Parts: sequence; C-alpha cells; structure tokens
Amino acid sequence: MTELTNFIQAYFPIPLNQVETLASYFKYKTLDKGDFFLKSGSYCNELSFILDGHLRIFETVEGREVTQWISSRGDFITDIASLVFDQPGRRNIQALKSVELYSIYKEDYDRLPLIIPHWERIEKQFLAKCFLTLEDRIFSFLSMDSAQRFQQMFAYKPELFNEVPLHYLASMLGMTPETLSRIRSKV
Amino acid sequence: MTELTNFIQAYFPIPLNQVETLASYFKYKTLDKGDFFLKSGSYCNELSFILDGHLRIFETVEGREVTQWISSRGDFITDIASLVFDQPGRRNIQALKSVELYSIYKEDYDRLPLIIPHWERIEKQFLAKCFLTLEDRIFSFLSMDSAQRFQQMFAYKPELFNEVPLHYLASMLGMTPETLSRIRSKV
DNA sequence: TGGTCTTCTTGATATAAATCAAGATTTTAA
DNA sequence: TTAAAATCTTGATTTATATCAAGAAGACCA
Repeated sequence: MTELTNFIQAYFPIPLNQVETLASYFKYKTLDKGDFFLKSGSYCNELSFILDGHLRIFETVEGREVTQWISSRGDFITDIASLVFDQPGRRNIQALKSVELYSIYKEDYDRLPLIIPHWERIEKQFLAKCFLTLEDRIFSFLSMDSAQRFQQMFAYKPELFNEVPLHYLASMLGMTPETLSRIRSKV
Repeated sequence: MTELTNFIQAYFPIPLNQVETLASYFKYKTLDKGDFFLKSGSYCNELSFILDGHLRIFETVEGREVTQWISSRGDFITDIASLVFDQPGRRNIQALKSVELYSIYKEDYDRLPLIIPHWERIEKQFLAKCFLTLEDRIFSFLSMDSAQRFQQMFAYKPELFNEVPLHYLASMLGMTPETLSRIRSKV
C-alpha cells in the first residue's frame, strides 16, 4: 500500500495520518487488456489511481475512433461528468495493456468531505491544476504544428512512445499515423 | 445590482439571501477599449463578472498574437493560476470594447469559504464544469475540420461574429482570417 | 473632410497534412 | 508453429489550409 500513499501525497497536500486514512478507502483491482474501465453512456462510480498500465480515453466519431488522452502510471482516472454531476460517462475508457488500479468508489468518495479536513478545497485545487493543463493543451492546437505538438508530448511523456501503439498517440495529438511516422523518422 | 444577483444565481446554486451577501462583495468597474484587465506575468487579484463588452485572452508567440478565448456578457473572467495558486498570470486579457465588470478582489474572495456555506464545494463544481467545457474544446480540435469548428462556435455564440473583429475569432478557432472568411462566404 | 488605419474579402500560389496504397515487421492467437 | 491480425513505414497523390498580395469597405481621427 505504500506506493498508493506516495502517490496520494504527491497529489494532495494533507498530513501523513490523513494520507493513511484516505488510502484505506482505495481498493486494488486489475483490468485485462481490452477491458473497459468505462463505456460511454454508462455511469462511472469510481475515482482510480493507475499503478501500472495504460488507459485510453476515446470516442467514436463517424466510424473512426478519436483518442482524447492516454492515462498511465501515476495518473488519476475517472469521468468527471459522472463522478461530480451524476451524469452518464462521456467517453470510453479502455485498458491498452493489463492495468493495476486503486479505486475509491462513489459511496466512499462522497463522504470524503466529512473525513478529510478541507477535502473540498484540496479537490478544488486539484481541478484548478487540471484546468491549467487543459488550457495549455488547447493553446498547443492554436499555436503549434504537428511536429511541435509531437516534440512537446515526447518531452512530457517519452515512455508512452515505446509502450503504446503509435496510431493512438497520433490521434491524441491531432494527426494521422502516417504523419506521426514521418515526423519521427526525421529525428 | 439585480443583474449581478441574477448572474450569480445562474452560476451558483445557493439560497437567495446568500446570493445577496455574495453580491455585496462585488464592486463595479469599467475598462476602456484597449485597456488590459491583466498583463501576462502580472498578478490577477480579482474574479470578475462581465456585464457588458468583450475581453480577449491572448498570448504573443513568435511575434504573432494567439487568441485563446473571448469572454463576453454573462461570463466570469480571471486568471486561475493567479487566483488559486498565487502565481503570475499566464495570459494577456484585454478589452475589445469598453467593458463593464463586477469584481470581487482576492482579499474578499479568499474569505468566501467562511462566509458562504459550502463555498468550496460550489467552486469545485464550477471548476468541474469548466473542465468539461475545455475537454470538449480539445475534442473539437481532434475530431473536426475548420468549417465544423466554425459552425459549432457560431451555434454557441452567434453574436460574437457581429461584435468582434473576425481575425480574433479565427485565431481562437485555430485558423487564419482568410480561411474563416472563405468558410463564412459559403453560408 | 480627407486621409490613414483596420478590417475583410478574394485570387494565386505554396505548404502541411490527409488519404490511398502497398509492403515489411511484429504481435497475437489458434 | 504457423496463420492471421495489427502495427509501422514509405511513396504517390490529393486536399485543406496557410501564405502572399492586392484592393474594397468601413472606422477613426487630426
């Protein structure tokens, strides 16, 4: 369980004893390659922490799959529309390899404000950080060409490019697999 | 002041008497055309509500201005990095016409959790909604061409296209003014 | 009022990236 | 172990969009 507590500490600025308390609500589980963490339209009733493996967030648009993001070891994964607003999940989330997770389920998650002091504030700050990250990603589409977006992503998460089929990464970067291949061959 | 309370009610699900309390912290101010609400690198110490006019959020990249977003009547405006994390503002925010605002300043803003019950939760939900909006915008760059992005934006905020110079909108949509002009001429 | 600046459009051309196609390599599964 | 499927690359071609250029219309101002 120590790995989980380390990750929690990295994300949430709370005292050590509360880290332990928070960690105690998370339950270990695994997904096999191809399993769905969430299917679009279903409810997502968990917030999960990825211990190992990759989860692809995607949607099918006019017959082709558009990959929004790939989450990996050290990332949290959930569907905000479900978890925060009790709405149907907006995207598919599928394991690209076998995945190890620690999950807190909605029943426990909803009681965290009563258990962890200032939980709502901590969560607000967590969401604010996500907001800044998404803003930067939008800005990258407004200001960079394909090669620059590749370089930025490669600098940010180099291991992805070994561990995940490249056509998913191409989609996530807003380009075709052929374009990504040609960009890579020039470096 | 009733307009402000209406807008607050639309955004924040709190009882009427608290709406009044919250509204009492906001101060009216105006900006002239061309004035900066925020300059990149400076601290933004206010959360503001736009009563009238348009504010353009942009950054200069390699000599050219990239417009990230244009906020209008009914929108909130601030810099999250400053307001939440006390960091320098990330973008320029400039009035495109004369603008009327109601602003709450950081000193008061920071005390809201003590004044408005469940304020942190309300704010968390507000940020979660922003998160979903930004996600959708990212998805539009992954799945749509220029004409589709134009149509989506035109359906969402048609009045913008009368009231704001089109080259700013083009930049915000990730295309050149010429491309936007040609797309428009086909409709 | 006239003149300058900004905005917007339109045409010609260039460029980035998509599409189509095929082959090579690797992975998966029977 | 082998066949099938998935992945990745490379080349040829097409398409979407950017760039360059010029002119028209409107806004702003001295």
